[in-house]
Amino acid sequence: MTLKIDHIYDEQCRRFQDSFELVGKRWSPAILMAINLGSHRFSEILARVEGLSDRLLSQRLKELERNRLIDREVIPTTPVQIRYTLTERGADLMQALQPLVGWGLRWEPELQPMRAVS
Amino acid sequence: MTLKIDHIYDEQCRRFQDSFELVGKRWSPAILMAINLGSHRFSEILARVEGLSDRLLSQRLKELERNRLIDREVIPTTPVQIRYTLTERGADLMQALQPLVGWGLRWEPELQPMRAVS
DNA sequence: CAGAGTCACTTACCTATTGTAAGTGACTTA
DNA sequence: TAAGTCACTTACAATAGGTAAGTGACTCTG
Repeated sequence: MTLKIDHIYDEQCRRFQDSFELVGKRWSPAILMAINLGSHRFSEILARVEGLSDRLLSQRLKELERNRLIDREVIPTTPVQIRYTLTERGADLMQALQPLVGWGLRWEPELQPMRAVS
Repeated sequence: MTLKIDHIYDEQCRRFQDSFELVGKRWSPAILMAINLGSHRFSEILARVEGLSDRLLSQRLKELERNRLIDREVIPTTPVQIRYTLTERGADLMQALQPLVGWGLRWEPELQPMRAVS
């Protein structure tokens, strides 16, 4: 019995970890949020996400596309435009992450940077 | 007008990024989940989170404590026990992340590892 | 019509974070 | 006496991230 419960818990823990790692790499959630908020082009996303470099944006977009969270559409204008949009799966993820925005606002005063501390 | 809307969106994007980075470092969410599911001691957490090393657990616990997501209580038995529990803030975070568990289950078939791919 | 600029990226290089393995000190059990 | 547990540290190699410069196909400015 305890074994079974443990197994379920372990399973939940593992799946949660998987989900989080899929989308939790640095910059990925911010990029998805930027697209969700209407930035669909490379340079628009780059401008909206503070601190993000073009190298990492390029890398993250590839990963997100590979994981079917975003779609990449080439529009043959000159210069060529690339339009990134959320897949159904990606949009559903953004819905699932909305409560985190609320949490951030509720506990805002306690926010202190995690990185860049000795 | 457009400027104001953009500003709000940028703000939301930034705050979201901050929240996510606070808790989104590798292993942090899984550790919090493990504590939430009843693993309160160092070795229990280590056993439940698959792939986590003791070095990183130690480091993450310090960071999480510093950010007031968990409390650390020393119980002077022999050998000494250390009991980690979620703070109110940490517990609220786990609530906010529940929808992500649902998302993981809904889209489970599409899960493929993000790391360890060329 | 030469030079500068835009767009969506790459490549090169260096630093920071992570993974792996081994060690620590105060104890208990065989 | 030897081996084991607990909650960690330390040392070092591997991987990820940051910074800067380059690319090719265009357009726009003077």
